[in-house]
Amino acid sequence: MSLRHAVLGLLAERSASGYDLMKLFDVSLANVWPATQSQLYSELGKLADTGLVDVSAEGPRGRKEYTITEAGLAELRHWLTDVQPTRVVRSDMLLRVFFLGRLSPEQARAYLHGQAQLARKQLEHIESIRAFVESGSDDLSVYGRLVLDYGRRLAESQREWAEWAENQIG
Amino acid sequence: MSLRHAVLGLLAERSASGYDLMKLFDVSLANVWPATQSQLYSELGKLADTGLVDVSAEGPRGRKEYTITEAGLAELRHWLTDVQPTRVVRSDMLLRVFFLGRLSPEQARAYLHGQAQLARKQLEHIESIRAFVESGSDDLSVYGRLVLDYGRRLAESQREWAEWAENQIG
DNA sequence: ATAGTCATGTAATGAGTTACATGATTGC
DNA sequence: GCAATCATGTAACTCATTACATGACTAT
Repeated sequence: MSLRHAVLGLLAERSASGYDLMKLFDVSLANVWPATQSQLYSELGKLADTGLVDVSAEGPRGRKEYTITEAGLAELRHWLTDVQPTRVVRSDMLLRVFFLGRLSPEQARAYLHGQAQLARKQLEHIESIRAFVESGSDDLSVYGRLVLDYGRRLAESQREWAEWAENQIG
Repeated sequence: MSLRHAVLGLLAERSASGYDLMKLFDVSLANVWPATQSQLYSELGKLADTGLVDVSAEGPRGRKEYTITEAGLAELRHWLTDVQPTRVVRSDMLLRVFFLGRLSPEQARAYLHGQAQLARKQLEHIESIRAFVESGSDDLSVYGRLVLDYGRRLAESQREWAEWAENQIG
């Protein structure tokens, strides 16, 4: 049920339409909590039904601007402070590792080599957007940079692991 | 569609019933690909329908032992070598970080402090099962240890990050 | 005019969770 | 006899993905 809170979190910064939120998602939350357009719209509908957001304005082309309500803010705060994060790590990359014994050692090494390379690419990418996001002093940017740094560290240790693991096979 | 391959991967080691697989899951794959009992049973049904596994024996209490077929092995190998892992990282722990600006600095620091502590607990836990899994020379154990080491590194960099991030707030 | 962007929605399907239901067999 | 474990399944629901459908406005 985290999409709901992702939406509330963004609307807490500023009011927005579904369309606006979609674009915001793509440049911020998408890396930690992907969502599709249809999910967003239906979630907004549900949030409005339960009174956590209001339609605060209607614009051209049927545009609806949503604003978070007091109840919505309370729910967001509750989620932030009282609800324990549930770390469900689902990784088909690691799942494959369990079964590398089905392949030849060369193939297994190739797989891990590929993962190391992917991690390097990921690192490059993160470094490249880093400069881009260096400015921005609003909350979302400030804390977004913490998240970005998590990503950097993750990619780095993934690279190290894959390189190490490749050498473990033989 | 990875649950399917998780099941195929386990059945490639040895034939087993749904019940057996469930227990195997809990001690091996559960950390990278959790699954519930009902998911497992229905997946086994679908796999049997599509001929990727066979019911090779029936035992007491309606027990059905499943065995992977040639087609199943081919599908597993195909998935291992030709299908790119899709890294969908969904983390409500990181999602919360984006919105820490909604809280007081003290609360935000407390959140990150809690995450650091959790990572330490996780590390301890991993170290404790490490000794336990040190033996075992079958493929699943050998490669399972690679996965375990990934978990160790992950927990470690998570701890470092959380400690760092805590100090970034102020 | 027409291409591009703004803007919202529905339908179908698959994946995952929780809870319930049922009963056989084994070991003490 | 009884508790524990073995063993399979169904139902209801939520969450997520993909594809489709529709149309208004804006800038050139």
